[in-house]
Amino acid sequence: MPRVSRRQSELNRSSIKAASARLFRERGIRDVSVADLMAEVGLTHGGFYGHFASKDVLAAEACGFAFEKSAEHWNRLIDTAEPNSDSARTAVIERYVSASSRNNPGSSCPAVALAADVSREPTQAPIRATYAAGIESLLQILANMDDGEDAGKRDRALTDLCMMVGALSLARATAGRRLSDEILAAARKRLTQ
Amino acid sequence: MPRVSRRQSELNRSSIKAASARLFRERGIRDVSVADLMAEVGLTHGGFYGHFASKDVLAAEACGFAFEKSAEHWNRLIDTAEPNSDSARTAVIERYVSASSRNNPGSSCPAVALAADVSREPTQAPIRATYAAGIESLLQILANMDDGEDAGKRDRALTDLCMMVGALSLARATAGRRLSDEILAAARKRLTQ
DNA sequence: TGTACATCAGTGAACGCGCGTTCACTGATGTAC
DNA sequence: TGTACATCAGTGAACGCGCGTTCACTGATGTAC
Repeated sequence: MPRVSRRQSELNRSSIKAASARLFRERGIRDVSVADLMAEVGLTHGGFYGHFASKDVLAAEACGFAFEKSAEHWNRLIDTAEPNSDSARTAVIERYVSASSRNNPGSSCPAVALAADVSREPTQAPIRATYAAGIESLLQILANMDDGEDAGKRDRALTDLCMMVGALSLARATAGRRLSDEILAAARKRLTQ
Repeated sequence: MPRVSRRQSELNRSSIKAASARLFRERGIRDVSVADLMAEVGLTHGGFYGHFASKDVLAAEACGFAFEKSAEHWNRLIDTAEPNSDSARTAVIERYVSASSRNNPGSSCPAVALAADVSREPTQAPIRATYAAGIESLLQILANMDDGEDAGKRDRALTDLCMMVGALSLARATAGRRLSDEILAAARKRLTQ
């Protein structure tokens, strides 16, 4: 039943983006076809190009969307935490470096889930700029939760994020083994000690 | 010119494995075809199945091979370093968390380059066991370089590896920007301070 | 408010292409005498 | 050491399949009167 309303068409575009943000994180960009994506939102593949110029263009938009949602999620945790920076930081880290995050890549941090895909894109690919901007937004949030002196805030945010990303990345690749939980526990302890 | 000598055939098998260990790290397993691999060593695609039962089987072997080479590389750095654990550890970290490692995924740590590919394999896939064993071998080397008390060695090895892997992973995804170098510098400083 | 018609969101067949894997074949290697 | 032949490493066409993208078409939506 072609020709839906303009409003519905906008909703469809949003649904495609949201579905791709989830599926790309779960399976990797290359392993999700345009047909898969469209089927996910109840449409057929041909209509895709009415919404996006190409799969690459969608990938960049989906990456940005995933980082936005991640930042919103962090900010929600921070708002809910006890009103001091340290417990907010702990809340974010314990949520990030967890079995739940490991087991649900589709709704967790794109910095981890898309790192390899983005690394293999050419330097000028739009998704690279979106990814880097997303990393900066997370670093900003981390730096804002830091009670230490200004001089070291940037470096602490950088190294915290490295530890968080490394832990989640390794925990996923070793999932199903004791080692995976060990990695998460050690990183969590080190980050919040 | 078919039917090469038995010795040559063994050399060909080794070459295929070595080429795939490099190409899989550079481009990802799915983005290197069997034909690509065989062409890389000067053969045609049909002969592949005389050496390996499937591409998946090769991927697992190549993963193991890459971890072996990585561990050998670490041990060589350790042997060359000043005869104390701390400078050996610094040598390994400075080599690992470097622009050179970032720019040469094909010859650097498979823990980073293959993490996403392995994460997306089913739990029973052979490459998962190989990957986990490779991680353990690197953790062992890190723990052996630790001068602290035994109790914390395992945890320090785990968190060091998380930081190293996270830094290299993020540096690759942000390559070409100032942020990428900033990530490497901050992680290197934190790990060796 | 009701009618006539232009617009255009979505459909599904088709495009050229590359994939992993199989298989009949070739001819140099390896072996039995 | 020399000959006859069996073996089997590598070749390249072919398999069925799925990919990203295009495009003629459909029919409900949106609009002009």
